[in-house]
Amino acid sequence: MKYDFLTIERKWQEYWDSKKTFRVPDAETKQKFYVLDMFPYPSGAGLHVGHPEGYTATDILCRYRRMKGFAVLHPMGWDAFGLPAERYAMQTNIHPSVTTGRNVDTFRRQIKMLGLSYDWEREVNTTDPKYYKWTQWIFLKIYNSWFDPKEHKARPIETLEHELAAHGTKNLEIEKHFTSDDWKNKSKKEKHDFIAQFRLAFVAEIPVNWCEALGTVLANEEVAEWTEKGYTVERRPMRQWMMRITAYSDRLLEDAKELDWPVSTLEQQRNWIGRSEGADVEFQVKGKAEKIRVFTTRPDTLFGATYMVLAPEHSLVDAIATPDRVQEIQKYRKETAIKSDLERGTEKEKTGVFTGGYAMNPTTGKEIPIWIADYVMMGYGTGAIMAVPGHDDRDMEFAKKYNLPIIKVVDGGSNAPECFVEDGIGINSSNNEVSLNGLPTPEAKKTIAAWLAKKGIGKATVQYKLRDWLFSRQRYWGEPIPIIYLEDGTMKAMDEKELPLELPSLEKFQPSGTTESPLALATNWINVVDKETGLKGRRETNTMPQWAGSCWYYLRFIDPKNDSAFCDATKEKRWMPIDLYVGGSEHAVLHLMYSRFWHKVLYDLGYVSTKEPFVKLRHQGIILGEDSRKMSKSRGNVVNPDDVVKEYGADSMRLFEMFMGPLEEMKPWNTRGVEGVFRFLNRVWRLFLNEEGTLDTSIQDVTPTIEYERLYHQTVKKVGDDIDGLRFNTAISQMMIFVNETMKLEVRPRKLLENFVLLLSPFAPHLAEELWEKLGHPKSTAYEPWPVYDEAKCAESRVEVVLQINGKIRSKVTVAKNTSDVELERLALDDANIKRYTDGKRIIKRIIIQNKLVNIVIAG
RNA sequence: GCCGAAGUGGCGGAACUGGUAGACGCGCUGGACUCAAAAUCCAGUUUGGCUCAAACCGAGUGGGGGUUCGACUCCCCCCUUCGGCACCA
Repeated sequence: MKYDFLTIERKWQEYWDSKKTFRVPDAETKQKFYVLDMFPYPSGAGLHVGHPEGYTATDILCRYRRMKGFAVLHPMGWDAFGLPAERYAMQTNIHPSVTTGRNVDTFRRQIKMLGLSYDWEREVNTTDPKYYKWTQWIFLKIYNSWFDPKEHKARPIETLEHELAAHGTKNLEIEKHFTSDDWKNKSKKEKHDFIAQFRLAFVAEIPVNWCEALGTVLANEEVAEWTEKGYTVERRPMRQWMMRITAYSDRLLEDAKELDWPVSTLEQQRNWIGRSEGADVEFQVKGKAEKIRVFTTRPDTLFGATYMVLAPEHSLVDAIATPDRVQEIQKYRKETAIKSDLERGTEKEKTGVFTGGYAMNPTTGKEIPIWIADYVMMGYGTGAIMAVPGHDDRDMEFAKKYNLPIIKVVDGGSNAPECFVEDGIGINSSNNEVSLNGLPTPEAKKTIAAWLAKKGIGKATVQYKLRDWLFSRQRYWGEPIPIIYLEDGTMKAMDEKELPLELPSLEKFQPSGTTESPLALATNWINVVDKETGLKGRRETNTMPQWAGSCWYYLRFIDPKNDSAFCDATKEKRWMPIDLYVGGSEHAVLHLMYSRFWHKVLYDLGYVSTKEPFVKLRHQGIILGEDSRKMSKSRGNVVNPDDVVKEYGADSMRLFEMFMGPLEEMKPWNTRGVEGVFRFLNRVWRLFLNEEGTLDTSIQDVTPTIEYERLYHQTVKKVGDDIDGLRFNTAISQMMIFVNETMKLEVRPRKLLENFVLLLSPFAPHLAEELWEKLGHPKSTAYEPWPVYDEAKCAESRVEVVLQINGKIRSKVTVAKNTSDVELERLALDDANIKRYTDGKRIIKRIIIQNKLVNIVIAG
């Protein structure tokens, strides 16, 4: 009988489904193991061959761990909010929930077709109001929290109110302080506005990336993706929701050290956070009250600051500019405003305009000109710099172009380049109060920082590149933000009990025509009256970005049907943290940073028990087309999993994707390779079953030979170890070796072959279940104990020992294992080939490694 | 430019803590079975020399140098590919 994979696979998928084989109860005494796949966005195109790679890998591990006696949590769901469904709705007026539902059905069918062992009772969908109720709930928790710098964690906003009522702003790091009495005398609106600036979710007027064609703003990190697709993105100031992820900069950095993640991903996150140590310094503007604050990583070069540069958008520009310069400044500002950050970056030559104003270098008291230039960014540091052209490449370039003075204040030795940016020895840096001359850079930094602090014009600080997270989108198809703007100018968060705030259904899915989302057109939904105060209010029309739902879905899987909490605390403790998280490296900084941030807020507020959600992370590599190029429709090299499964079966598909090479590597698809593993599965089939489809007579209860038993134990060991190490390719080769050897036998020991079926079952579960049944076992392989190997029986009894002359192999001998050094040496020296080299030569040295080699070093 | 990862047969890839490079699979070559083909099975397959063959000898893990009895593995320099960042003061 032929290996009829279509029938077999359908049969076992139905079996697993109807018996709920992979359902995992929460209360169990077994050790827990939580393995998570990044859940997909269910696009209209269906699954591509890239998806099953990671899913198969985790599936093999999960099936293996179940057999090893673990309680395995392995869920799947849908990250289903997103722009494509909304754009489709604009064209067709079909509600996004309809298309989303269709796409989810396709994805679910395709995933089930691969025999992946998910617990389908835990399926979640981010667009389900029962799910996004809790996304909104977490939003409110974040909104109703502030970051307490003393405790270095998020705390409920009431604690800030209590603090202000008790101590005023005494313990807060802000510019303008007030007392507790001042606080009590403030109006509702004043209090509201003051508190608002401390919330972890807040509204700010900031320059954003507005995309007219999409009708929405984009996060900085999303811009590249859309400009690559040909969309135009411009900078414009807008009121937007932000999340204060910057408060967590150093904790995100610090806690990353404990994570078992790919180094490149950790590195990317580190760069993204971009911590740099330096100092803030204040420069007095000549003849004005204004002071300019700058951040510098090289405060030791302060004596060499010969001019200053403000970002064109800097708020002090108008105050500093002299009347004769105003026109030119306006022109320059206009020019830079239309440039995107990207264009500003690719500009070859630096440009700038003198403001007419001067500042004092605090160390020398000298007047230095203040310029504006777009090589200084408003978004980093203070948006202003002190320019030290002697020791900064950019400042040097600018100074040369505009003939600004250059002073050397760090000695870099005789070979130092014209612009020396490294650490060196301070020179030309002294005044009546402080001298950096002769000091190595690190000491000079400390000395000047102390001086700045004493003078009250600066202090050592730390800056981060990380910016706050732009959290709102002008879209319909996202979670509504549960905030109401009241007519008294205050904002009111909805009560938790009122959640979910569901999306209204729209007649037409059209852009609002303004910068608001299409929700602005749902007048009935938008206008509300506050029950508490009777004030009229208007709902927030922005929705959350797609990242919101995926920030916490791993928690919902733990308790997906809970109506009274996002996740039961006991269950959370049972399953968290995630033991293995597998997904694409394209999420290295976005999803993986945002969800760590949310997790830490939830941790601070006491809702989760671990600091980090994902202890171990791995990325699956990209699967390229057969031509070794990226798969794309236009290249016509896309491989569809449906076709592969139809032709070779899901087991072959799974096996091939794992056999291609290391999980994390990028590798090309190869249809011949699928045929190769398909042949292997056919061999396995024929190993067990004859033409009639009954058990082959060669399988008998016999004692295996020592050699065959050894191979068996080696195979059990290697397959298990390799699954744990996610080295599926080598596990498969070992099984192939085992099968090749077994094929040679005329009589095949039944017990060992039965166990082999179990070894194969995580990889090719359908085939394994079928064979297991034919072998007379009524129960599924899913919870059969994993075969145990005997270490002693893995060891070879005879080993080949290499005989070398000066490190080159000249002969080999096969000896009993653990043959003594003395005996090995004797064998080597007696060996005919070795003798040819040693005859008449002086032996200088003998190196003997037991069970490995003898190396004889001879003179000449 | 900076940061990170990686370079092994015709191809995908193996190789434990420095100890037999090329496991396993694909492809290819030859053979068996067949009227024939497919499927299957057997043998061979890094490369060069000598050879009917074996034995033997030489070269070989991107390139160059080094450490070592011995290097795909460790160190230095360079090249290439991929990924990320991009005036971050």
